[in-house]
Amino acid sequence: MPELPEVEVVRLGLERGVVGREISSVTVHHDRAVRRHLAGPSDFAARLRGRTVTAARRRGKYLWLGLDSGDALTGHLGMSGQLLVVPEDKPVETHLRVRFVFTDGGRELRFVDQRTFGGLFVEEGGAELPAAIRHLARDPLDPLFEDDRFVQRLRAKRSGVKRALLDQTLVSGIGNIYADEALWRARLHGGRATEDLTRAKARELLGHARDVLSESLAQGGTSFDALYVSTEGVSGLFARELHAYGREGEPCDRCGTPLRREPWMNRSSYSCPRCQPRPRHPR
DNA sequence: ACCCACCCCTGGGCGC
DNA sequence: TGCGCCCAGGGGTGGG
Repeated sequence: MPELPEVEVVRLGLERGVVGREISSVTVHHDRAVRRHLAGPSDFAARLRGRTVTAARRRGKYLWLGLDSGDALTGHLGMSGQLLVVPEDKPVETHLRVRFVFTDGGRELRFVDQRTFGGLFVEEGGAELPAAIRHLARDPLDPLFEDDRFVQRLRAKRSGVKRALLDQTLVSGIGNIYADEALWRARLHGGRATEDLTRAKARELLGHARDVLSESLAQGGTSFDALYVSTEGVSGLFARELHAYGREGEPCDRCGTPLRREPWMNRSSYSCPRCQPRPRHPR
């Protein structure tokens, strides 16, 4: 569920909560949480012990902490991951996966993840940009994101518009919620063919995606339940400002037509039947 | 090079 | 009350 705004809220919390601090010990409670670290959990912990966190960075939905060793502690929250900065005497969470203690004796960092789709790993020399996420495009809130290149690559695809928005190598940070919201704002059905969009329409869609991401970030992100929270355990407020996602049967905020839900790639898409007519041959 | 199906996982909600 | 099914879904991987 965490998409760009939710991950950025977590990054800001890490910047305030752990940058500049030295890690004294790391305990892995669930091996699956250290998934892409080939050398295993004990090596993972050893590479972090004694290291000072120098930066908290993000690209799309990936986060990483730069370390004074030049390595990067990289992670993805998956569906249900949380990075919490909490007092060390706080009772342990049911789904605690990894625990980071600091030499200053202050609040500790906990990776909590119910569904275990998330994971952490240490990449040697990855502090600037981990190689494992170099294939990701920049996200629409990145000052170096190239709008023209996005428009060009989108229109060169032979795919559906929603598929394209979720393609993290084209534009990163957008998931199912914000894709549906951007499409609603652009009055486009997600099954529209990418190559049929005009340059102007593609540019407009990108603008809506950027708007919805930054508006959500300003509200602390979208939370439907306790599964997405900031490092302080606080839920975001943007769910009440969604126009499409999760609103099947409710009236469209533009035209009043009841919104529909369509099965799509083993999940759901929400849209307005009137503002976002289905194309003859959906992609 | 690109596209897509498959698989990983848990718990809340709901029907019977 | 309890069981079993469905749903939430991002991304890596491998096949076409």
